[in-house]
Amino acid sequence: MSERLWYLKNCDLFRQLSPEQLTALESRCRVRKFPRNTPIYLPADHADGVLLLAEGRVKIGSFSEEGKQTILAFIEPGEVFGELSLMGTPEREEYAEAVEKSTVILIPNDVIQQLLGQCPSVSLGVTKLFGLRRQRVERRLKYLLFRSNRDRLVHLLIELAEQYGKPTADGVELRIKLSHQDLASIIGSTRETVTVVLGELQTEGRLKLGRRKITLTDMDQLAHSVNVASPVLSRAQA
Amino acid sequence: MSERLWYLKNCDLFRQLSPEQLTALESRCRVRKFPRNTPIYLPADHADGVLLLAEGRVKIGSFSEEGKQTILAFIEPGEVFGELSLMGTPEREEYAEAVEKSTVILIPNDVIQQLLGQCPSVSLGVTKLFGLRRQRVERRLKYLLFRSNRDRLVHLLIELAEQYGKPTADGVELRIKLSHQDLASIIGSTRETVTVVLGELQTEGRLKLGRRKITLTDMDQLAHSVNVASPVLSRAQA
DNA sequence: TTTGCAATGTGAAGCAATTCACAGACATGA
DNA sequence: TCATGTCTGTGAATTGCTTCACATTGCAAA
Repeated sequence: MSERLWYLKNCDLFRQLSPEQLTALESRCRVRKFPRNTPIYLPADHADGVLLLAEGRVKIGSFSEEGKQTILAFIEPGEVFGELSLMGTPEREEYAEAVEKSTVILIPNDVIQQLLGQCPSVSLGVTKLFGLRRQRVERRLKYLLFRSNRDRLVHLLIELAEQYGKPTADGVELRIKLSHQDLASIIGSTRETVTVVLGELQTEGRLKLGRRKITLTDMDQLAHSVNVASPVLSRAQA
Repeated sequence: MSERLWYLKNCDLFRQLSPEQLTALESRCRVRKFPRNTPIYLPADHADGVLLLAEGRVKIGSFSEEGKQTILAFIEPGEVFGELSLMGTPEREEYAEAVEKSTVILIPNDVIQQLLGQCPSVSLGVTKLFGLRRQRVERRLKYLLFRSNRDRLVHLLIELAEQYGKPTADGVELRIKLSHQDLASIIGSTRETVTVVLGELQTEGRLKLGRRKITLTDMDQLAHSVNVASPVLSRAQA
């Protein structure tokens, strides 16, 4: 079985497809590899299809005219991105960049469109995907509207802990390398403020800082301070 | 033909349905009327289905813990709302309120779910809907991240002009009654700042203020000041 | 190792926007 | 008609955050 096929099969969206459909799909896809820190697509690029991340990690972001940038999402293996091309928009509105060495499968527009028409399971899957991402953006919007810079940062740390947290002797270590600038770009703040707030949280004993590394030592207190139930670390990796 | 049927038929989502499907759908729906300024559903209400606005106007919003509120969207006749229940979330996350006397058609969860499975056109329509609303939220997020209070207000006015603007001798009159508080709730600001900025814009000769009424006298300049092409008023009503 | 560059830490100054407090205008129902 | 409540206008005080400027630290490539 081709590598490509395997990745397609392992994607939630296509799980329900028949072997024939899968092979047909596979034959129409292209695979590309991207080194670390290289762009996959840029704003105003031609939106030629939907992308499936096979390996690596991708970040989706957006620039303002003044050059400031925000990170909209991180994509993990098995997840789909660039899905706005399904809306019929001819151009991409954000950029995608490989954070790690990544391999990506491109599913051309006509192929996915056809699949959408034929397979209720795929179309249902896409609807769910859109809905989920929309919920996420809406939540983020609310945080931006209502909460202080500090609250937003704490909330982000908790979210990251849910997704990337690994329990250690000291506490929950975030297994994703993010600079203060990155954190700032996510919560819509500045590098300096993030540095300061993180410093405060450290002196308050809520976390420990390393270079591009954060360990949350008091999740309960952090979660409580932003009125969120302390998350149970569901899929903590070894 | 029943009133209900007529409204269903006139909704984009169901345009492609066969007469039988429509009748089947109609038999399972309920109609409710809401006076002005009454809630249709509230956060944490049981999400029993998707709603279709037949007549009137509805606003979708959200509260923070401290009681601040934001307006997420206005719904016009023929549009669907409360569609997050399609995601399987058992509870509503926002509130919906009738701004005008409104009549609403409730499509129960199981009915719409079944339809989604059977009709590709419906499922495609829902996907488009989700995608569209997500784009809108994302744009708003970017504005909130990157632009000043003033820019956001100007941008909002332009958007409102596109949707509700009516050309008059003085300029483009916004045919929707919004208080300064409402505007503030949309752009994520305070009533006072909105009052001030509107005042400034008036002395600059960009618009004229009335009680709950705004007339844009210099659309071009306004659009230019936020780097947006001046919109052509597509569907200006008499 | 050494060197260079990105990431982090810190303080001072400035500013946009919020908060608070109050006054007048208008509108609508009693 | 009056009266009450919502909507609008305005100023002073405060603040949370940004901006700018620079010092320091540590990783990674040469």
